[in-house]
Amino acid sequence: MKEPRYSGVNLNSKRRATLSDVARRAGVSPVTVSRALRHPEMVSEDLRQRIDAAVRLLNYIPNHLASALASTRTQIVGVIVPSLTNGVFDDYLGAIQDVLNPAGFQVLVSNVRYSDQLEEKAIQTLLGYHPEAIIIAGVDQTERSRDLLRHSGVPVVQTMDITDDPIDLNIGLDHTAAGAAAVRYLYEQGHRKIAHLTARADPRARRRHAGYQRAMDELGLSSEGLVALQPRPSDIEMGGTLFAEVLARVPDVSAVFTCNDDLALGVLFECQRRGIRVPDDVAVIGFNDLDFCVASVPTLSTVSTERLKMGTWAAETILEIVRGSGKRPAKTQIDVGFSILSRGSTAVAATKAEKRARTA
Amino acid sequence: MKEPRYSGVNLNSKRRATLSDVARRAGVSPVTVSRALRHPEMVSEDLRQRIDAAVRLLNYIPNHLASALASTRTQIVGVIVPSLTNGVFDDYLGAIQDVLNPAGFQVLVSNVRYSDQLEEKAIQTLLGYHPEAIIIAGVDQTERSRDLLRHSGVPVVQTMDITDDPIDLNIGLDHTAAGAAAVRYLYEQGHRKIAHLTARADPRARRRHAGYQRAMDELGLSSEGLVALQPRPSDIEMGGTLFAEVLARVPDVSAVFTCNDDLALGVLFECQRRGIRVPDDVAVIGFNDLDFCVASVPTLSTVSTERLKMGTWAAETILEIVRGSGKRPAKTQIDVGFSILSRGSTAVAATKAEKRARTA
DNA sequence: TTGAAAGCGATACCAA
DNA sequence: TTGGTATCGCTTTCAA
Repeated sequence: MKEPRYSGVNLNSKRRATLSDVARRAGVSPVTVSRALRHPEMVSEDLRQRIDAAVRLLNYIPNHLASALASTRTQIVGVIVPSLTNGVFDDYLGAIQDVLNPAGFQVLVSNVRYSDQLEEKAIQTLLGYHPEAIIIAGVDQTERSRDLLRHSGVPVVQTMDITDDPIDLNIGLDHTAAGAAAVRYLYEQGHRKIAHLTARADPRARRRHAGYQRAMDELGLSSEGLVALQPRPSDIEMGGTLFAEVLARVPDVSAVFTCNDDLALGVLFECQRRGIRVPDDVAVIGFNDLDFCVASVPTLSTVSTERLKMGTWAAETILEIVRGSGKRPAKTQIDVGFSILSRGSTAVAATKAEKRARTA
Repeated sequence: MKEPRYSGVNLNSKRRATLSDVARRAGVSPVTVSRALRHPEMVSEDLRQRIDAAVRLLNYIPNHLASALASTRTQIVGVIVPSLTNGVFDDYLGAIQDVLNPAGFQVLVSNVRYSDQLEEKAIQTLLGYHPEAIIIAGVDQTERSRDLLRHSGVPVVQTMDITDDPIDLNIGLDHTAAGAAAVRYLYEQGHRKIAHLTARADPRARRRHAGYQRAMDELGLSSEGLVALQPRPSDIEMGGTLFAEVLARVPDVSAVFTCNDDLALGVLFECQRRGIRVPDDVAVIGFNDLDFCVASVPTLSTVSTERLKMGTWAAETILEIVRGSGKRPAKTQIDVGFSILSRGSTAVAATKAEKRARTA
C-alpha cells in the first residue's frame, strides 16, 4: 500500500531543484547559472541557452530566501493595514502594488484588524523578514511599535493620517479638519441640527468626531442628543440603528454626518424604511467616497480622500530611497487634503437653504 | 552637513543585530541563543536571563529568512485570490489567517485581479518563497499554472469552486447548480420571465450563467432578450445599467438573477429610480450574501456560499498535513454546497405567486 | 567570459 | 546543559 506524500521543502523525498542542480545539468558552475539568470548579458549565448534549457527541464525556481540572505536585499516591503473588509484599503493596496511589483518588490501585507496588540506582533513578524521598507496606515502606533519601527533602520511611511511627530515619512490628511469641514458644509446648506454617527472609533474616526464637535462649537450649535456612538465595527445596518437613536432623541434633526460611507448608506435605507425623504427631510453626508456613493438613490454626498495618491506616493518614495542608496527624500511629509463631494443626498434648492437658515 | 540615511539590511552602517551578536554579548555560543529562543526549557535559568537581556538590549529580531533556510521550514502558506475589492474574499482570507497565524504560519497573499497571466507570475513568485502549502481560489488555472503547482511538491488546495480534475485538494461548490437553483427558486415563486445579469465573467460567474441557461431550458422558458452581459468588472452602478438594457428589450420582465450582490443592489437602485416596485413588480436575487443584503430596502434575497468554511477547511487541512509529516488527508474533496436566502426582494404573497403562474 | 572561495544568519546533528 | 561543525541555496568578491 503506497501512502501518497508531499515532497515539499519540509519533507525529504524529491526535493526541488537548486542552482547547483541546474549548474551540474548544464555543465557549468553555479555562479554562472546565477549570472545567466540575473544578468543574462554577462553570459555567452551558448551557455545561456544550455542553462535556460536546464532551468526549464528541472522546473527550477530560485529560492528567494537564499538569494535574499546572500545578497542582503530581500526585495520585500511590509504593508500594515487595519482592515481589508473595509473598502477603503483596496484601492490603496492596489496602488502600492502597482508601483512596487513592477520594480521587483514583493509586498507583504498584514491585516491587524484595528488592534494595537496585533499591530505590535505584525511589526515584529514583518521585521523578521527584513523588509526594505514599511508602509503603515495611521499615526497612532503604540510606543513599543514605534520603537520597533525606529530601530528597524528601514524607511517607514505612515499613511492615511497626518501628525506632528511622525516616525519617519508621512503622507495623509487631517481628519479633524475633514470632520469640521463636513459640518461647515452642511451649515452652509442651511442645516443647524446636525447629527454625527460614528462606529468602531478608530483613531481617525475619533478625529473626525472631534472635528465635528469643534465645528459645532465654533458655529454656536448644540450637539445635545445629536451624536450616536457605537464601539463595535461599523456596517451598513448599524447606520440605520444609530440614526434611529438620534431620531428618538431629536425628531427634527435635519442633517447627518457619518464617520464613513457604510453608515451613511445605512441611514439612507433607514430613511427609506421610515418614509423620511433624503435630502428633503434629512441630508446625509458620508466619508471616503466608496463606489456605492454614486450608485445609490439618492447619490451620496461624502468626503473624498486621496487613497490612491497616498499609496502611490508611499511606494514611489520608498523606491526612490532604496534605489538612491538610502538617502532620505527632500519631502518627508505630505498633506494630501480632502474634498467635499456634493451629491444628491445633500442637494438643496437655494431658496430652501435660505429658509432653513432663517427659521432655525 | 549630515545627510540622513537609513541603516537597513541593504545598507552598510549600523546593521541589525544577529544571533552571534547576542551570543557574544551574553557570553555564550550562538547555538545556545538559538535554543534559548526556540526551546527555553532546554537552557539553564541563568543563561536564559542573560540571553534575554542581550536580546532586549540589542533589539534582536530573528532573521526569518536565515532560519527558514537552515531549517527548511518556511512557515509560509501562499494564498492566491482573484480580488480584494470584492467583499467575497475578506471573510475567506480572515478565516484562513485565523487558523494559520496562531499555528505560527505566515500567510503570503497574492491578489491576481482575475488575470491568468498575473496568476502564473504570482505562483512563480510565491514558490520562490518555498511556502509549505498553497491555497488558491478557483479551479481554472492555466496549464502552466497547474504544472508549476504540481511540481511544487507542496499541498495545494483549490477553493471556491469544484472540479472533477483537481490539482490536489479541493473544497468548493457547484456554481452551475447554484445558478440553476436560483432560477428554479424564482420559477417556484411564479416567475417566468427571468432575467440574468452578469459582469466580469470570471469562470465561476460563467458557470452560474450556464446554470441559469440550463434551468431556463429545462423549465421550457425562453431567455430571449433576458440576458445582459458585460465583460468589465462589475460594480453596483452596472447593475442598474444592465437591468435597463433588459427592460428595454423585455418590459414585462418579472424577476432578475444577478451573478453577484453588487449587481443586485444596483438593480434595486435602478428600480427605485424608475418607480418599479421590488418585489411587487420585479423580484431580485443576488449571489454571495454580502453584508448589505440584510440592510437594504427591501432586503436582498441571495445565494449564500460557505466562504468561511472553505477558508477554514483549507487552512486546517494544511496544518494537518504539515504536522502529520506530509500524509494526504482522508478527505481530499468537499462540496460545501450553497443555500438560497429568501428575503424581501423576492417576497411574494402565495396567492400572487399562483396568479402569476397561471397568467404566464 | 567563467570559476573558486567566502559568507549571509540561522539550525541540525553529534560531542563533550 | 552547552558548544563545534557542517549546511541550507545563493551572491559577492576576486582571480584566472
